[in-house]
Amino acid sequence: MSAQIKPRTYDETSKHKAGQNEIDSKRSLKTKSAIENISDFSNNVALVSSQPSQTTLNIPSFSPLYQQIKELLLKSLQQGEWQPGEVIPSEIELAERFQVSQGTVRKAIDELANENLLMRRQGVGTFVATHSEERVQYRFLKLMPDSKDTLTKGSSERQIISCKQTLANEEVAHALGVNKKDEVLYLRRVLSFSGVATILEDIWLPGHSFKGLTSDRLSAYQGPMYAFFETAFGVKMVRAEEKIKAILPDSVQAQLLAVSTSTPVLSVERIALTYNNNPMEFRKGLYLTLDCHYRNELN
Amino acid sequence: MSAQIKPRTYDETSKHKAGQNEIDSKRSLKTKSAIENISDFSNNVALVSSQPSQTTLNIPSFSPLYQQIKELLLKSLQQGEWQPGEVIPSEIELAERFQVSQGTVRKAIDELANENLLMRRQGVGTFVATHSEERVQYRFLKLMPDSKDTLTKGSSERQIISCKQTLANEEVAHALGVNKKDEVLYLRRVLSFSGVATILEDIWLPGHSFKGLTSDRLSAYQGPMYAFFETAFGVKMVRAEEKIKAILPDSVQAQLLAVSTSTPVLSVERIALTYNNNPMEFRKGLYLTLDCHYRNELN
DNA sequence: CAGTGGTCTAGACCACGTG
DNA sequence: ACGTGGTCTAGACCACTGC
Repeated sequence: MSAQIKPRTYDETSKHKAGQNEIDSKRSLKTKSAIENISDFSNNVALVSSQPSQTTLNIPSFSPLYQQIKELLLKSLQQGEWQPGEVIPSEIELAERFQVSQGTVRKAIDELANENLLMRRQGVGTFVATHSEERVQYRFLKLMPDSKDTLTKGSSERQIISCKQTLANEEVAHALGVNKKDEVLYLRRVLSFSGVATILEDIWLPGHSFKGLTSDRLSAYQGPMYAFFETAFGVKMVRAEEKIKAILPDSVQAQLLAVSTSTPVLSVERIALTYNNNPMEFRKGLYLTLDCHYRNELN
Repeated sequence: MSAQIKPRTYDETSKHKAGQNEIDSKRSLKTKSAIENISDFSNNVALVSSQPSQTTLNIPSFSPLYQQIKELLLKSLQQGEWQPGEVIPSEIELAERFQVSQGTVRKAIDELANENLLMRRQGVGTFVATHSEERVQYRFLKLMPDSKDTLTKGSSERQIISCKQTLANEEVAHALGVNKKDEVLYLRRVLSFSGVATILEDIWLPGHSFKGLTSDRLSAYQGPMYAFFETAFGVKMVRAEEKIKAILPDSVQAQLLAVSTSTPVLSVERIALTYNNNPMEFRKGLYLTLDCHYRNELN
């Protein structure tokens, strides 16, 4: 992460334009020479061995071109050059922009597509992933009815119980990577499916990124909450981590889920992250799993 | 799945040897000709449109070469040509064997490596994935201590409560894809970590694939159960699906986990699959989540 | 029909691990 | 020093989509 432009030792094919390379300035000046290669190699070794006491042992001695391209694409995504749902430039255009071959751009995009940051559509183009599309709605919701293969989203209801500004306690601050007593938004809601209250969620959001969030605005928005965050606050959730336990609800929680306090529920703690693994949401969910289950696939 | 050798319309580069291609016999005979291409194309269309009432709508009109290679590699894996932990032939050798370019073999292997069926090791070779390696042990166990980042495997204990042959009931038969009252092996065990009974598992295995499994043989084996299945029965688990609920244990289960019947636990139902999505294990686990949690990553 | 992503090849060279 | 996987390029062509 410290060096964005990393030394590499690949030869040039000499067909490249002589101008400065946006990716790796050293690269454009190489000529085919064993001596240069050797000196180059020792250069790499020196780079690595000059940081012997690093705690992180995964310092790559060099970064492949396509990884550098990937970082640049990532930066463009993060800076909002291309918005969720939009097309990004074609592979050929990007290849020209970065002065690399189409295949190299392709490999960078491949990885971003695998991480669900981009979506390819053959014959059309490559798009920035979004939580707004029907296809990927409820991407982070792994709850399934025991009977069917998907939640009946048609008959789903959302009820906002609470929505207010507050100060981060220790736990929330740690999860969101902010300071204790920093301003955060707190939100409590109940999701019902087919008329059955199934999910109770407490949600904390960093105040600085979600200024102006109100219960009304949230209620007015149809569609997934993460899609709302994208359009209203430019916050794009990229991945999430969950910790699951089995617990008994307290009396308030039980009442909101319309069960007794002796009905076990899933406790699902989630930290949702945007680009650069930046935490932007802390969520504590209670899932009623009488007629449904949390579905997971292990590879 | 019905047609292993699928028609394709790519031209030959004419540098290929004229002999029959192990992959796609039509391919080797192509010459650059618009007419042939057109007839080929209509051929593909005919293939698709001749099966109009198929329920599965994802019938590809053609299969890329690398996908065909992938299927062949998969077949070799399934038939045991290369055993778990062994090296497979180098990319160059495979390219020669299949009469395709190294890049095409590479793409096939890439996908298999992404699915954790193969493991690449730069400078060494490509290996068949195994559950025996330290690196990937407990690959399917997502339970983590609340405090640390990994289970302390050193202080883990396994206690086999029961191990006997029985007949599949409805539920087990459905999960394993066998007939009701078919012979199955039933196994109950408790896993303890740092002296705390944490996991209680009921396991069912299809009788025909696990003949000769005994409590003694299982106890004698050090290491993960799935590694034992590999070496003792040639059954390689490739992926698994889990359904998670929160429940209260019955009195027997509670006693085995040394908790009361009012302590909620995670119910984790798992179907483990070998090649071709063939179910080879049905497992009902109870996880005590007082000091640990089920960890999941959402992408 | 034009433009996009997808496949395939051939060849050159690099990084890495092992002997 | 050798062989393996990993990167990069250039070019040809195919499949798909939308105008």
